[in-house]
Amino acid sequence: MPEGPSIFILKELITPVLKRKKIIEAFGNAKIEMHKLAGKKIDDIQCWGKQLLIYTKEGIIRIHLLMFGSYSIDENKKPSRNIRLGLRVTNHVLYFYNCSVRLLPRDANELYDWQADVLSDEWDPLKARRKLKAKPDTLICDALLDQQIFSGVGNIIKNEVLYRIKLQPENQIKYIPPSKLSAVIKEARNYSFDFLKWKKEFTLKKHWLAHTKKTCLRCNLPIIKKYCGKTKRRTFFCSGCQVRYN
DNA sequence: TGCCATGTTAAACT
DNA sequence: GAGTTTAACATGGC
Repeated sequence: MPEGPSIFILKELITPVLKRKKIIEAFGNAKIEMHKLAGKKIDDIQCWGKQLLIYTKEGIIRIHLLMFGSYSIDENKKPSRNIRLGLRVTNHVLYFYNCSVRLLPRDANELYDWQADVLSDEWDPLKARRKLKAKPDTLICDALLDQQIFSGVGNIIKNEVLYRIKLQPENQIKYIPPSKLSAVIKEARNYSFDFLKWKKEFTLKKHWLAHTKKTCLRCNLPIIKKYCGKTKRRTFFCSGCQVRYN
């Protein structure tokens, strides 16, 4: 579920449900001060990478679905699962499950670098490049998962981006030619929008070219599965066409 | 059926 | 104190 584009979809879904509505009741087992939220108006809903941000005068409700988080809008009956956070507004109720919930001070908004969000209008590829250059020894597979550089990019996007641009995941940034580094940055955003489109169509998985695949469609050689980098996440790459420079 | 995973944090180590 | 490893979360898909 939860790479950046999935949270973007979540934001789009709940904005008409919640925006400018008063919270009638906030409940659930999240360790936040629920009573502070009742009666407060929801001013806006945003997402930054994989985080969903619900703005109220009292503070920002920050929800991160982590690996297994889920949500429902206007679920028919009271669910058997534990509700981490429930928000009731006029005519609607929203449930979040198995996620991280925090109530941040309103000025926490200033901590978010919107230019790092690959789906944001404010995305700044030159800034991403500067951040990459500052970490010359980092492997590109780790850098793509760095939310301070590519907020919203997750493991699937990482694998697909590197496959598309034919770059081996274990290249250190300092050995990657400038044009290839530009391609990483460009494709991180570009593929994220493809992910968003396919996720909306429920066709994401069928468009995977490297992630969980066994054979490269370009050169018919085996796709390697390896737990790469400091992040040790599942990495799929073609043993033939994805170039290693160092 | 059992294993594994689209993620992050914090505690427990060295 | 630094960097690294582990545990925790807890569900659905294959």
